Amino acid sequence: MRKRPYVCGLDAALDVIDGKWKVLIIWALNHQRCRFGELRRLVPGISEKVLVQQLRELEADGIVHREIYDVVPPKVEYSLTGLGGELNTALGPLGAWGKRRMAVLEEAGRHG
Amino acid sequence: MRKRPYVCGLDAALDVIDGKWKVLIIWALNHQRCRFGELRRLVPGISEKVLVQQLRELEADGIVHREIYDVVPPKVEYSLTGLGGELNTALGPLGAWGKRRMAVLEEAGRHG
DNA sequence: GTAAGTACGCACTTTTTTGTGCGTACTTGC
DNA sequence: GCAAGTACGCACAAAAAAGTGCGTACTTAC
Repeated sequence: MRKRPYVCGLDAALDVIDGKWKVLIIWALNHQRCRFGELRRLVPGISEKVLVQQLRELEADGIVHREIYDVVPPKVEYSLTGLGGELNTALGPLGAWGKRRMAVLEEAGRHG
Repeated sequence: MRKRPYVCGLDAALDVIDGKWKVLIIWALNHQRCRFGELRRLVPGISEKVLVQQLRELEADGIVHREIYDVVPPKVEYSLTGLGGELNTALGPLGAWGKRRMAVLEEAGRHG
């Protein structure tokens, strides 16, 4: 979407992940579909502007589904698509690697 | 190193990956240990400043090993550490996911 | 009637990241 | 003697990303 053509699959994957908060958003949506306001509370520290922005990008990339209910006050629900779920799964090993690294860092921190 | 504390393992992993060229560097080093100049040629488009910078960060994070030979002209060789190799492996599923996405995009491009 | 919540949009600033162009001290090849 | 290669360092510029503050049109709660 932003930097095509990609040189490899990893490149293509990292492009949709790119953004300070995207993995947190994906992670939150993997647990539950939710509304804009809920999501903002689930991702503490994010600004509304950036949340909208990153949701739009994730939607354009087919990771997130946006459902609008024509009611007042407005209601919109976000959820992961199938592709989004697969992405989340593909991130698993990376998360496990990072967890081991965190443990190592913590050990080093205790002795340093 | 840069944004600790991490909220989860994925956060910790993405932090060491963070940088426009880091995965390309890791990928190149996974195939062969190489010198600075070689690496620059293997990663076309990167500036020398940024290559040095990202190598230093990867070294500080324990992903890359830097070996200096005290000869003239200077010779330095970069290679992946064990941790770096594991990281590369952990990136596998993500790369596979991205590859599928690329195929889908290409299909869509042909019809759009 | 006033504040708060709904899901954003828009203009602007700040921060972060990346790129550009130059210099080093030395050797080899022409 | 002059260019090119070695592996960088440094000052600065450009670009990209994120954050800030304010406004919308409407409703419910107090």
